[in-house]
Amino acid sequence: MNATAEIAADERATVVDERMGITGNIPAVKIATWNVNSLRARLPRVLSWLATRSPDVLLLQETKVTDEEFPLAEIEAAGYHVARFGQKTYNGVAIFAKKPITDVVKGLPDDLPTSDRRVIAGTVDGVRVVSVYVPNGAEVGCDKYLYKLQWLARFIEFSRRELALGMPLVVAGDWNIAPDDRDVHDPVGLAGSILCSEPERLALTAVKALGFEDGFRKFNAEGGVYTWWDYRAAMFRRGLGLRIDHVLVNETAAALLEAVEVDKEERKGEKPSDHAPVVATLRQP
DNA sequence: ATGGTCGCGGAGCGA
Repeated sequence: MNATAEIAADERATVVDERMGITGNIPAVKIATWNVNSLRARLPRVLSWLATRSPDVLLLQETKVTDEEFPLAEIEAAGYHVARFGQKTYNGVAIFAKKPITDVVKGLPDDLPTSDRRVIAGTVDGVRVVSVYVPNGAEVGCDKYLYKLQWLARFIEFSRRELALGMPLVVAGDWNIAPDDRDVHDPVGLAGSILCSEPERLALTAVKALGFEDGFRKFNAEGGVYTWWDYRAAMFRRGLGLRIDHVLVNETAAALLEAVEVDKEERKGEKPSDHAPVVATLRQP
């Protein structure tokens, strides 16, 4: 950006501020998604991240904690409302928000009481948000892989219902799918393998076709930006990751979207999650 | 990626 563009943006901000009768910056909403790989193991880092980045909404995956064992007091003390849908040991999703969370929906329409807890939706300040943890699938062709594809087919019906609410909609989480070769450190070596296979990519495309856009790709065309790096084999240090955490936005939310960024710094240091947070910035609806 | 690590729960599974 050159100096002229910066001045122009400043002038626009001033005009809008005067019209709205406020001073300071144009109100923006930060909505983040983060697979924390156990909320209890990650609690110090999550609290620190909330304090420094101050997102309006954080959508979490792999909390790995029951609703009873959830560290509710710590999150509320940090200034956040909580909606949670967890289970023992595996999976688990949650929403943290500075403003109240209403109209909460847990799970998919045809889930059983014993189903994996992988989806939670809620409304925060006029924006509908969904935290989603898509099954990993383990290996192409195995039972877990078939379960992943079936689960994504069921997620279509859930997404239709959410879109039908007619609100700005952000569906974000760990999709366990790298949409195309730009999202893979070794597209040739990993071609057709788990997280990259064509049926998985087509399943994600089918969800998007309902009326979503990949928020990151709205602003960034380049490859080599990743959100997950395997703990094994020093993959992060070697820069070998995949972009599998995505912020999908419907048309209304896309019109408000200003940026989507990966907080790669959060993958560094002591006891990181294997996923980095992804942060979307929207104008206030 | 030859394999390599985490988290949970207390061995082996899931990622």
